[in-house]
Amino acid sequence: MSENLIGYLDDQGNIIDTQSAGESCSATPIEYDNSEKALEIIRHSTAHLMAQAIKELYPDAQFFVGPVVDEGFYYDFRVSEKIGEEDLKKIEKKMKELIKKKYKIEKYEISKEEALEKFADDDLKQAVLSRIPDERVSIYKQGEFEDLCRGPHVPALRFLNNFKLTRVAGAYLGGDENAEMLTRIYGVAFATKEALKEYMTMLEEAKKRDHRKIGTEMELFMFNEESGAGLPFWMPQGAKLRYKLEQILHKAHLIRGYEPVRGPEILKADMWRTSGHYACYGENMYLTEIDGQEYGIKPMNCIGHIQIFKQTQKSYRDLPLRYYEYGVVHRHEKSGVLHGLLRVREFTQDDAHIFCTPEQIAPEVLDVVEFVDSVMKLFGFEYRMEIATKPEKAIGEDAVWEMATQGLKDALEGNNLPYTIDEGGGAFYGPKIDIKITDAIGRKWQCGTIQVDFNLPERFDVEYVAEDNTRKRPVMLHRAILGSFERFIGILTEHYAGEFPFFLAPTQVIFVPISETHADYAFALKKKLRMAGIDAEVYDRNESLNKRIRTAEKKRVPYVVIVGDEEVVNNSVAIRNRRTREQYNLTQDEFMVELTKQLTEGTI
RNA sequence: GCCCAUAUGGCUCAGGGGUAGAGCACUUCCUUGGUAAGGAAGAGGUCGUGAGUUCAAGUCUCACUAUGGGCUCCA
Repeated sequence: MSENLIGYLDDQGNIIDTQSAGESCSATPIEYDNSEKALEIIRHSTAHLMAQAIKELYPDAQFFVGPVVDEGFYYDFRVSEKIGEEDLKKIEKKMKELIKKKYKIEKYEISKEEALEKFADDDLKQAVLSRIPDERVSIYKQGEFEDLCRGPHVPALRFLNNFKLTRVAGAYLGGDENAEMLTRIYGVAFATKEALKEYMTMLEEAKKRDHRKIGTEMELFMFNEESGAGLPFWMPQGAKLRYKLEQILHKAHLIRGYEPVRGPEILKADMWRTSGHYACYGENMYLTEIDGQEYGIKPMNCIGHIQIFKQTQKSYRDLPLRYYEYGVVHRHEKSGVLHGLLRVREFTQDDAHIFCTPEQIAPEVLDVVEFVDSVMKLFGFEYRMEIATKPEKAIGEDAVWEMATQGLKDALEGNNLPYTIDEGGGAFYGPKIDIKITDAIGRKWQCGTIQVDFNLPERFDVEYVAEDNTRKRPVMLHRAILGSFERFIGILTEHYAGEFPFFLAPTQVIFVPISETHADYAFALKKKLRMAGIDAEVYDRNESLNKRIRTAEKKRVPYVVIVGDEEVVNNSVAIRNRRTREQYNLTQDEFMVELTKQLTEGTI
């Protein structure tokens, strides 16, 4: 047996640990290294080691489950004492002491009944046992510490040298909001010191890209305690960036045959009763009373668009009819889930509603998917599509849901577009395709969405006149490409680490005149750029040249342009490349051509 | 909403039961410089808010608000 053997991988891809494999095992050996399977074993065992350390430090601790997750492992447990970030070091230290005791990790099996008896006074273990269907269960033992566990585990503690406990959190027992809250500690573990270090460095790097940090540094947006949580303010730099994104997308909508509309911010509550929002979404809505009547601030834009559709009689010739709006919506998100720009209470959706016939669903869905793809490509985002099916709280017939869901699947499958299924994740009025992109530290966020809706047209009695002069019900497609400007800009900020492409950058060019005598030239250039729709500034403050160049560089502006005697004489500019610190000269005309070219890159 | 943590000048942070510090930013003056911090002077906070403990509270306790990491939920 190899020194570094920690388990086996069988034909079905299951991991068998050395405790279970016995003396002779024909399956593929798993060596102690940073491979996915090896890490799974190492992390699981590290979770147990952590539990053992916690048990020694807090003897009254009771353990629930301690699985391996994408980014490491965690263990949920109950203790009478409060455990904070400070205590993690203490636990880590205890873990290291335990490793020195050179315990072997042993496994034995008992029947489920024996287990129920063995853990009779541990209600958490009872809860775990009640979820296990098997007749026999396994117990892993290291030193005095025993835990009910399916494995797999490394053979001995000596394999657990490179770990780090990363955070403490609360977690509901079994993920149920109404259940007791347990303490959860997260950690990571690797086979080598280098891998652990690399991971920690990666986390540091991701922190530097955090949109909240960059947003403050670049003065893009802010929040204000007195005004309320989850209500973003857009500062000039952020507003400029946002405006540019809005303009790019506005053109893209017009090209694709969308028409701009706009509905009111607040509508009578009866509207929300008719739509079903009041019943299904009411707890997330802000309600108020005006002249003795109840009103609701819109959490979605559909109702407004429906009213506009209904205002004039529509023919089948009008379909598909695509209304779009940068719709400001308010949703009462629970305080604990707010997260920078990624999760707020007021946000603006790039929302559209497509009224069409059932036959038009597939081509329209595909058009939207194409739209999404162009936007994601423009910014270089990787994204995933997920079809979300009927949730528990839903309106409408099962058969209709079935038909709509199948429609979405057909549209994607017919065009070989990969997707996954999110069971029960649909909106209350219909199934949807969600577009998910990933932030700097790997968190997945839903951005765009395409939702089929047979329900609202019914509820609001939406009709069009068909070819045969009968009244027919259109289908509504709800869709957003960015999802919301807030979230999308948050993710965009992290994606670019604040170094936005020219067509988005809030300030695109900064001119640094070498001395006062060159200021006029710089201001003339600035005016010229502004006329061309380019945001330019002049840094002519009473500071040294180096200082002003440094300040400009730190602003993450695409172009820092130095102008001095030479440039004034030649009617040229000296452009400084931020990354390489190299410079090159262009004539004013060449410069304008370059900038205009970069501006048009932001076209979809 | 729940669990844990945090909350000090515009920003980033140090301090810590006896009436507040640094760097950057800001203001003024000197300096007019060819590619990442020229020099000097100055202004600015009562330490998130409200109670409590104490002779004395930024410093301890509690509540609230906000923020961060999670749970749950969602664009």
